[in-house]
Amino acid sequence: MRIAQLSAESGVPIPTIKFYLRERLLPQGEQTSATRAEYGPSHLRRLRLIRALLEVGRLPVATIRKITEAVDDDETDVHEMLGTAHYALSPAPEPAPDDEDWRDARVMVDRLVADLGWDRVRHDAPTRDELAQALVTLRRLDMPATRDDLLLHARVADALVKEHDIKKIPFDAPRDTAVEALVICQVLYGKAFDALRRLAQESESARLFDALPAPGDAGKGPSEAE
Amino acid sequence: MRIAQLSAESGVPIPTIKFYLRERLLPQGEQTSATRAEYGPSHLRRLRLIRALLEVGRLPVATIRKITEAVDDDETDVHEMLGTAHYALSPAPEPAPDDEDWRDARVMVDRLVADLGWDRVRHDAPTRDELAQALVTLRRLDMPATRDDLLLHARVADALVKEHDIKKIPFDAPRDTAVEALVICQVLYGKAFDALRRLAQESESARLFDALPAPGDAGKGPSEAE
DNA sequence: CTGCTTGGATAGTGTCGCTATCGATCGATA
DNA sequence: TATCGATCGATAGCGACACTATCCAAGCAG
Repeated sequence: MRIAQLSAESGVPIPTIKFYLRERLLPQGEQTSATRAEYGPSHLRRLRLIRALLEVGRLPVATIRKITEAVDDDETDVHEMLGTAHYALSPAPEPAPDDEDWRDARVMVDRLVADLGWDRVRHDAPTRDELAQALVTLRRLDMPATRDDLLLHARVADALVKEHDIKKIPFDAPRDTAVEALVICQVLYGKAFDALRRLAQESESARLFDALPAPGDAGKGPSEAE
Repeated sequence: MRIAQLSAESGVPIPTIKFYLRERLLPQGEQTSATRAEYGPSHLRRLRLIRALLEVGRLPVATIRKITEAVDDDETDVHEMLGTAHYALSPAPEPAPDDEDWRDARVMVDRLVADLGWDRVRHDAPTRDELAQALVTLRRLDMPATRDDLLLHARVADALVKEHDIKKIPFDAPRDTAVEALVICQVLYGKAFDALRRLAQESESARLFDALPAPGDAGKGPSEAE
């Protein structure tokens, strides 16, 4: 397959494909001459993955490169590759650990991780800081997350991973298949869950709001005549 | 409070605060003279909200403006304001409904929403399209979401909203308090959940991977037997 | 031979979230 | 009163990022 066909089948413009090649998101095709290269189905597949992570996942190109580099490098063993993928998915918040609120939040996170038995999570995983950042922010907004709030969310996340993600990830498959599935689970199901939560919240909040005793009664009441 | 103090207490540089004022994210302070304006605690609060949505939520300024405009406009009733907030939180995927996969996905989404009894969700809610986009993308990556996958996620989202979000949102509070709580629940707990899911996945996938037949045997992969 | 495509390289574009600078105006202080 | 510095408002610039446009030499196909 030549670049024109790759572009046609993926819907990605040729200049953009060239850009991905330059950025090493997409491996080079097999050169058949100085001005020809042949691309295969794996390129098409990779291209679709890139677009999914960019458009749906909104991941920066640099993040995608970290993942694809680990996948394309045969030196990296599968275990390490999965770790790289996990860490690349953390948006890496700017480090500001010199703050008391921050350290408190980290302690809370570490305790939670330990209590849930997530003992394979490295202590320096950036994801911990990411969660801590969310907790600090909630505090500053006067809506601190209680331990129960956190536990509820954590148990739900744990259940979702065990009942869904783990079943979708083929650990015994070729390296690229496994890591792709992992990333897809994280990013696409993450987005899907986000959307579902918004839908549920829209439905519930509308229902609850309608059930309120009419506020003020001065004419602005909810849902009288609309 | 003058702008310098607002800056000091929030940690946001003065030029950035001016930028937010220009962009109407932050309401003007009370002008006391041509070159003086007085800011109150509500400004500090708003500023913290803006930073939370920008830094943690990664929301674009335009989205935040939609929300703050609805909050600051007294003409908007609370019901409408909550709706505005919900819809603003959808990243608004580019419209491409002229595709068969797309329509199939929308049908699947609509059926799901109906089956779960989320009957207050408007039929033209952008969130539906957002979810549909994720489904289309999963299909194209050869990992189509089954109806059971979707149901699992949806029920979990529903539970989380009913057991958590709804309890955190004070529907009878002043307009700004209510919408802030709603947005914070969506965005910050959304991020927190994301992080928790990654933590759970890291722990689980490491555990499962270790449990595989030793990969050392013959070169590159666990899983000799196939 | 001709015309089109390709690969490779370089430079430009549009968007976004700030950031820098300027001039006029005022308030507080010397 | 004179002066210094903070503030407002406006305009322009910056840096990152994801492309996009253009050019050129080298092929290959009719």
